[in-house]
Amino acid sequence: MIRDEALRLFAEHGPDAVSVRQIAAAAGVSAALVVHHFGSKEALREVVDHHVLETFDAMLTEMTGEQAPDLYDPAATGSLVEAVLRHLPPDSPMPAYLRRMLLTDSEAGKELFAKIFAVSEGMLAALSEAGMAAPGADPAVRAAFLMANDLAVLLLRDRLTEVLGVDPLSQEGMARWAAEVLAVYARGLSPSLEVGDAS
Amino acid sequence: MIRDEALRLFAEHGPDAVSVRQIAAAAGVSAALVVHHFGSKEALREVVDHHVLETFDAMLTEMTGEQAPDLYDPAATGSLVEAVLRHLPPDSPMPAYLRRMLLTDSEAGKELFAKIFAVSEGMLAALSEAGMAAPGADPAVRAAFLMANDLAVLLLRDRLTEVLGVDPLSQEGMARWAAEVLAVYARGLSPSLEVGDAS
DNA sequence: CAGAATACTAAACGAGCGTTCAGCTCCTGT
DNA sequence: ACAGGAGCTGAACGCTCGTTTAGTATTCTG
Repeated sequence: MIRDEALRLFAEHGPDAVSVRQIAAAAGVSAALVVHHFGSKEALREVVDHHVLETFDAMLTEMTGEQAPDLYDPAATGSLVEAVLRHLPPDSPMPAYLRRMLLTDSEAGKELFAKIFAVSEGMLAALSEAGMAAPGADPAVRAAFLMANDLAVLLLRDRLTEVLGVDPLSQEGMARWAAEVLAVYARGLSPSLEVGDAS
Repeated sequence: MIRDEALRLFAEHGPDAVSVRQIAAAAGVSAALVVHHFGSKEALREVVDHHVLETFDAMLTEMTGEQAPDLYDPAATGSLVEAVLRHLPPDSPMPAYLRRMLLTDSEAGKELFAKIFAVSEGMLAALSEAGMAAPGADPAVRAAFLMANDLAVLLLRDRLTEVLGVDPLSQEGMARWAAEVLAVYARGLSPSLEVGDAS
């Protein structure tokens, strides 16, 4: 499928660094056919964007059950990134493509981010209602903070792999990362179990 | 200066999206001179990378005094991003360029990230020695987590501005953001001041 | 003041880009 | 059987890119 090869190449190199001829070669067709089918390279990019967004939406609705407040589970940390990755084959181009969408100033990226933010807000609200977390003085910012922390692992994956010596999105990496995140979310950075003065 | 115009344009649009002719026009010279001066566009990019890295290093060494453990200060949060931004004019292209360096797979970006990670590790160690934080079960990962949280605001700045309605790197945005971050770092997400069971 | 280096430019080159075009299969409906 | 359209292609077009070249001012040096 032309679209899937485009998705793969776009995810790996970025749309601007991939030529129509490369996509055509990867899909085993001519460059002219790619354009004939989608109208233009830009239109193909929009089709891929839309496809990724749809797939993500499907995963999200499928996960809203499983994603329910088991925040303090060792397996499911309330990390959306972790949950999404578990639903994808290890060689899927989706994470890299989603990463690009989040970092690029496109309409689709904006939509994706807003969606994730809504999930984050919903999770915090549910957690709060269950008495497992406080919404904080500024719930929107707290939800954004939790979301940003979660996404950071995806955005900085390669860099973190370099300095930690382990891919934070691998099995082992996620376990180590989640342990620290949960510890901080449970007790903060405090050295003791007692919370000292905070004024 | 040609280099400064290149820095500005690279930061705004990314090196690949900026042509030598654009840089030349912005600097008020011919395209040929740009190449003659730096050898090639790629070499110019390396000069800019090096310049940014040097500037960042200078800021870092200047800040290591001021950056000392005043983590729980309302002004200086232990946020490196915040501290760097305070040392820069509001229209500086540096933050955007640093953001690109962190997100791109270049040697300079790798170096930059390693440097920031070292600072983060150092800060956590200092905080720990001062009894203000625990190094956690996995100090490297904890330092990486704190760093990632900090950087996320820079990486997702535009997106967060969209959903929050306020630039998280503006005066007001930083205050709101820092308040929540400090609250979580101090007490975790717990709804009460008492830490419940955590097993 | 001569002469060489330096700063700089306009013009052109070759390559790669997205896209267009004319035409070639090859399946389908009548 | 055979028109007709869909699927598909190689070649070409116009454009922009980074870079090269040949040459002109300008400035430094003896």
